[in-house]
Amino acid sequence: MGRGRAPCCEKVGLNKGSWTPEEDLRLMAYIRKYGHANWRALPKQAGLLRCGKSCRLRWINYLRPDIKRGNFSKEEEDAVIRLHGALGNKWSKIASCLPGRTDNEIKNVWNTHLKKRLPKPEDQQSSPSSSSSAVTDRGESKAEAGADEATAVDDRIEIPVEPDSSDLWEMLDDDQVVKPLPCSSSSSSSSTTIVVLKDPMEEMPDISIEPELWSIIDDDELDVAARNVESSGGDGERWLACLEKELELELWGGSGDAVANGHQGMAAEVEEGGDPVTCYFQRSLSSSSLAPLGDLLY
DNA sequence: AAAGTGTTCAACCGCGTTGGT
DNA sequence: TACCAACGCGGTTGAACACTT
Repeated sequence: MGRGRAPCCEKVGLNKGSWTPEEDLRLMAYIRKYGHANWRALPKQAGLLRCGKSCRLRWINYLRPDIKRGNFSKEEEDAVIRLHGALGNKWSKIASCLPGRTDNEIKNVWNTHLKKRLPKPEDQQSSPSSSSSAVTDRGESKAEAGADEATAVDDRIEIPVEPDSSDLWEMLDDDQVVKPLPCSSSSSSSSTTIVVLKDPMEEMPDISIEPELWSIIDDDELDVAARNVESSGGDGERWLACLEKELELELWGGSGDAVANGHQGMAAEVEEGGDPVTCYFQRSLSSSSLAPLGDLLY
C-alpha cells in the first residue's frame, strides 16, 4: 500500500455542503434507532449520500439532542476565556466543561468574539487577572448587539417549503407552528416558510439527555405509543415514536395494534433487504398524511 | 437602493491518536 | 511489533447574512 492516508471515504457521488432537513431526519432517526458504533458504515446503512465523517460532524455539532442553542451567557463566555487560558486551543476539552456546547461552537465563539476582547499580550502580562474583567468592561460591537437582538427571536426555526405542499400545514402541530409566512421580502416570491417554534427541550441546560428528555416531551398519547414500542425495541424505537408523534406520522402512534402492525410491517421490509431508514420513511410517508411530503423527498 | 465590506458559523480538510489484527 | 482502518481534533474555508457607505 502506498504511503499517506487513505481518504476517509469514497467521495465520488457524495453530497457536500449544507444538510437538508431530510438528511437531518434520516441521520437522527438512524442514530437514535441503531446508534453510531461505526461512522464509516452509517451513511450507507442510513441511506445517506454523505461520508461518515460528515455525518459524525453533523450529529455532534448540530443534531445531538443535548445541544444548547443560542448565544453564550456571560458565565459561559467567562468560562471559555478561563478554560482557554488554562488549556489553550483544546476545544473539545473546553467543550467537555460546558455542557451542551460543542467544540466547534466554542471555537467559533472564541475566534469571533472572545479573542477580540482579550487585552493585547503585553497588557495581559501586566494584568494577569484581567481576562474576565476585559469582558465586562468592553464596549459591545454592533455585530454583538445584533446577536443579542437575535436572541429574542431565537426561539423559532424557519423551514422553507415548496408552495404546492400546502398539505404540509395540516401535518404540523398548531402549538408548534406559526403559519404561514409568505417568504421574506428578500427572497423569491415562489416559496413559503414554515416557522416552527423551537422545541422547549432545546432550552434545557445541562441535560443528561435520556431520562429528562422523556419527561419533558411526555404526554399521555405519546406515552402510550412509546410504551407500546418500548417493550419490543427500547429507547431507539421509543424515540422514533416521539419523532413520529412530532411529525404526526401514524405508523407507530395510535393504538397498540397499529403500533404492532406498523412495526412488524417495517421489520418485514427490512428483512427483505431494504435499508431500515428508507423503509421507515417510505412507510411513514406512504401511509400517512405525509404522502405529499414524500413526493418532495423521493 | 445598490454596492462594498465585515461577521458568523456550518462544514470541510488533513493529521495525530487509538484500537484491532 | 507493524500495519491499517477508523475516530476525533483543530485549523481553515466559504456561503449567507448583516451592516455601512
